[in-house]
Amino acid sequence: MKLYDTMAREMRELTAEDGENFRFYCCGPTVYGPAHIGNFRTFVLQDVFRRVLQLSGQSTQHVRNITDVDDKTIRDSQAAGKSLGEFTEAWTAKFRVDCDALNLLAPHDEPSAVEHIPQQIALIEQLMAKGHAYKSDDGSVYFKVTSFDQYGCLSHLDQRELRDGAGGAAVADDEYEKDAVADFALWKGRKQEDGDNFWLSPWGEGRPGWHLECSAMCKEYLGDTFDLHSGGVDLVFPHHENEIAQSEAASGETFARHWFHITHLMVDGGKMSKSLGNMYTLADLEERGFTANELRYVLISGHYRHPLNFTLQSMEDAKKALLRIGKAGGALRERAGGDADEPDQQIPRGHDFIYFKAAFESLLQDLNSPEALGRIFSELRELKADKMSAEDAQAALNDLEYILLALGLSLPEVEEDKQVEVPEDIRDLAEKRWQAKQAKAWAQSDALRDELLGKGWEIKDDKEGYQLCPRS
RNA sequence: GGCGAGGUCGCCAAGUGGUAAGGCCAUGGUUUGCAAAACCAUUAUCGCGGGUUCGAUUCCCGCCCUCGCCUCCA
Repeated sequence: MKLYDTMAREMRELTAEDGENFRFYCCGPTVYGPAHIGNFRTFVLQDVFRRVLQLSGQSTQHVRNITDVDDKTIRDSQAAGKSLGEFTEAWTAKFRVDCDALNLLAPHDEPSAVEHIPQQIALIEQLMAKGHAYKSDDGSVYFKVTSFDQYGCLSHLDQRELRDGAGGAAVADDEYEKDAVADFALWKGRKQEDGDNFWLSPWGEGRPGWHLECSAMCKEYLGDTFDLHSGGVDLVFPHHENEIAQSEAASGETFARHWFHITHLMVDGGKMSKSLGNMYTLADLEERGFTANELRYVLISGHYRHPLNFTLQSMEDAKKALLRIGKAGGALRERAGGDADEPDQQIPRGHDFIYFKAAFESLLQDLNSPEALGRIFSELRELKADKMSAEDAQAALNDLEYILLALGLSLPEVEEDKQVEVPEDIRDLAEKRWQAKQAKAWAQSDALRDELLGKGWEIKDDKEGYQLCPRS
């Protein structure tokens, strides 16, 4: 599988350092509220990445952390009148529910930051010992950026600019004392507003800095060097830059061998933000009658390195597109005769595609999910289910299920599977209309159909009978 | 100001040095008592101006516009 590497700025073939297991780390959510669809774009793409890697024959170890101690979690837990743990556990649970709905494979390890404070302290001690960190008067510990020559190698920012501090404005807000503006906190000395949220360290009471948790947990679960590190583009700087500095300065080894960054989701052509009221969560979309599967389709309908413009219209489009795949799959299933096996949601290690091979190849080439979708539709149209042998139809159906498994999409329920509650009076009207139709009393039949439509129910006839469904 | 992404059919969105996937919508057709559904078909010369080339949407230069990041936002 080939994937663009942010550090090298070019496409790279992915390899497992140990030749067996591809080990990778994804920066997880900060659990202080519900994750929004922008967060999920990143997690969904990482999930597709893992699925494709596994289907290509590679075994994986996927680590994704939970950030449950930082400024925001502390601030909001206090505002909610809850302990930090109580607060973050609730949001972590909610996050997992959303992940399940979105069909995200659970990471092999999902470490929490507060449960790895000792590891973080140990890392700081190493950095202190090597002269990469210093303690300030207020009990905080900072990383000395000038002590690490490669600082800035990931984000390719101009060295001088980094040392001077780019914006300038943010400097004034910093309440901690440090030598240089670019230096960042490894440990934050205890402050009044932190309340009960402090831990003991060799430098006094306080709490770990944000960047540090990932470095410490990467080391704990994946060692000094691992195969790939991933997150949203906004993490390139400073978060990932700082992780590299901390980890490599401490270990002297290459930190991550490959960097995979997912570009932001836009909403209605602009940044998603609370103030603009265009920040959607999965729950928001479900309230509007959309499913997580549809959201997943939308999130993979654009290439991960391009901004993707989310609109509610795109959710509508996704619903229709998915339905089409479902119907085409249904036709294959019918031709194959009888029910196919339930698709196994375990991702097998390796799969040979006969059908939909082109689509899978799009995924192997820099995770081109939109092209893969295009190729699925093209192939679906070329396959004439009614002209295939039952055997071929079965094989095509089988591979269709595998390519959807790679994308993590579920075949949508086709109409007849849906159990819709139909009120008595509607049922009666529909029955009367059917009788009229059978009697070829077209005028009466059509009038009844219009009446039903007026009451919000649509009738769809087929050869044997009719179906009632709520008007969409 | 620095770094980066992007401007492709009404909307969304791929791709390529040799005249542009796919989805939604629209239109026409087959089918249907009429619809619905399904199926088939049709719809773009790729922001603007130069350059390189036999040939550029794809490479180079300039310009315009949009968007993101620039110290704790996926």
